[in-house]
Amino acid sequence: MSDSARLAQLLFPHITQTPAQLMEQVYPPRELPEGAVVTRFAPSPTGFMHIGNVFTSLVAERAAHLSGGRVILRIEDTDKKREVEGGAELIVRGLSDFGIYFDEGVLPGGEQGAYGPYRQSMRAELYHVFCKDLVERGLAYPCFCTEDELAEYRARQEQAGVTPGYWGEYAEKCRSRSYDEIKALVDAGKPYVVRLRSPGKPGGRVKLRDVIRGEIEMEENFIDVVLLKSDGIPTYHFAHVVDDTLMRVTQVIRGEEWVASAPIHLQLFWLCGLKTPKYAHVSPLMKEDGGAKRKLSKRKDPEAAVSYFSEQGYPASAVTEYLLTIANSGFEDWRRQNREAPCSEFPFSLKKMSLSGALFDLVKLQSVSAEVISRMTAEEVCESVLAWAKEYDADLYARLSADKSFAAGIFAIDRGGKKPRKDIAKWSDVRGYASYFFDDMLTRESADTLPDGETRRAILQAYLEVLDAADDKDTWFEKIRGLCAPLGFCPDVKQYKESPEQYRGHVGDVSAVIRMALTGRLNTPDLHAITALLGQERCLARIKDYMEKEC
RNA sequence: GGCCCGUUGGUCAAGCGGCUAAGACGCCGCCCUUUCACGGCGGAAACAUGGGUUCGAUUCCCGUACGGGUCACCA
Repeated sequence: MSDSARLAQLLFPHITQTPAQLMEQVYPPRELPEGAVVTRFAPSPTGFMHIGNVFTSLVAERAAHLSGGRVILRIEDTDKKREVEGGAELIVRGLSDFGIYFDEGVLPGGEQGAYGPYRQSMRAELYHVFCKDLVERGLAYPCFCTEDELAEYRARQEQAGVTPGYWGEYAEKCRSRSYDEIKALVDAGKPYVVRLRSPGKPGGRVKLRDVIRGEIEMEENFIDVVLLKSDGIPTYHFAHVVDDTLMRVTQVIRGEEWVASAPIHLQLFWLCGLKTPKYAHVSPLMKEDGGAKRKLSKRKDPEAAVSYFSEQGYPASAVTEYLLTIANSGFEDWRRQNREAPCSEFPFSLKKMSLSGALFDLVKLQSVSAEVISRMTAEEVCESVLAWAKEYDADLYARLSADKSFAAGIFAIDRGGKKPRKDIAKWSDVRGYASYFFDDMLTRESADTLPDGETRRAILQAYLEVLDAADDKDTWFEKIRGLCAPLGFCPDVKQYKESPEQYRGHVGDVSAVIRMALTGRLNTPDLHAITALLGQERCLARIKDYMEKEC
């Protein structure tokens, strides 16, 4: 038995399987149609859901499903220091709230799929199988260096101006230990990590063919990176190689921050004798900050957290739709041509993704969201508002649910037709949008564009005599027009424009006064509908109140 | 600092050797309109920079500047 075989046995006495056995017997190739792609989203359960997570997972989901393949949700919980209780559930639920559905992995209903377990903390043995193989072949070794020693090396390397890390002469100490030496250390209970014995050389080159970014040439890895931490749990690098191999992932879609470590991954695949998946590195979402661009930051930017969007009440579909416009610029054109089609029909393409990080633009999101909401039916809007308010605005919820048909009436105004309004971009806008429907929330904004008090009084006095909230729209309109002539206003805007000097104003000015009396605003949806919804008594009361206080 | 990547209007972006350099958001104006919207039309607004290559560069190459990423027993 060779030294390395004895070493492998010493380090992993409990492992009996080989990588090949695992791959043939436990995790065989998937049976999928030609061209189908398997992707995955692999977050770490830190208890914080970044909007960038939604973006990357959306991209992975689209790429897989458009090809007829599958997406996996895997939890990367190999760092207990960062892990937060319930963090995984938060992500799983968050993603499903955004309508991003996974085929297997950690799903809302629990784990599902034949290639699990899907939490890395449950996969220790699998990593050990591959690691043992590497040790056996002399490609990995235990390292007993302490943090202090490592820090010292780093200091020396920095001083010398050479690449920091465990390599070359700095790696000699543990690289060259004999079996007996190691055995003594292990028996003495000394903690160790397992490191890769990298065959790379400084100056060596590797090429990465990235689906989004094209060919990238980089320096090859020559660092003896850690494969297994001292607690026996793998680092990201090693877990990535083992998991994506075993789960039969064909395309690794991940953040751009991983490009730099791709040489490590490529080398690991190669040394393990495995086929490398395709890589697609997605650019991060950026934020404008004092004229400069930077990554959206969880600390500085409230909109980095997905909770921000639910709190504000952006429909999840609006957020994903906006994200899609960032992902593929062709989306907007497609949307204009396919107003009602579900996003899933959009021919998303990884290749068309932008290389530079896009600024996350809340103003644009508002516009997209207003568009999305304008396409909803009154019932959908009403339900969504209610669901949102129940969680985030108890007062509004109480008001709306106290009289559901009244609430439904509010959202039915100017909605559902060919020209829906777009003045609700998020559910938190609703309180401001609908406040005047409630007597105790009615306030009147100041308006110096209205006729003088005396005129306003005359208009309202006349309107009071004919007002009937039950009128149909044409009758209502004719009554408004009827108010005009006796008071010196023109009942027809076109006519007014021909000779404005003959009038004190036009029918629009008259209705502005009525609108102000009824709603306290200059800007509201269809006045007739509002009048009807408010009802005779309330309309009369509001007009009288206005005449008393403001005329 | 080393290694990668990027740079078209305020923002997202088409473009892939020859164009008056699309479109969307935002902004401004006009039209439509009972108000408010919606919609329509129009406007201001861009190829970071210096060298090449070429008959011709936004497009190809090199340098510079600026921006981003990364250099852990974190992912």
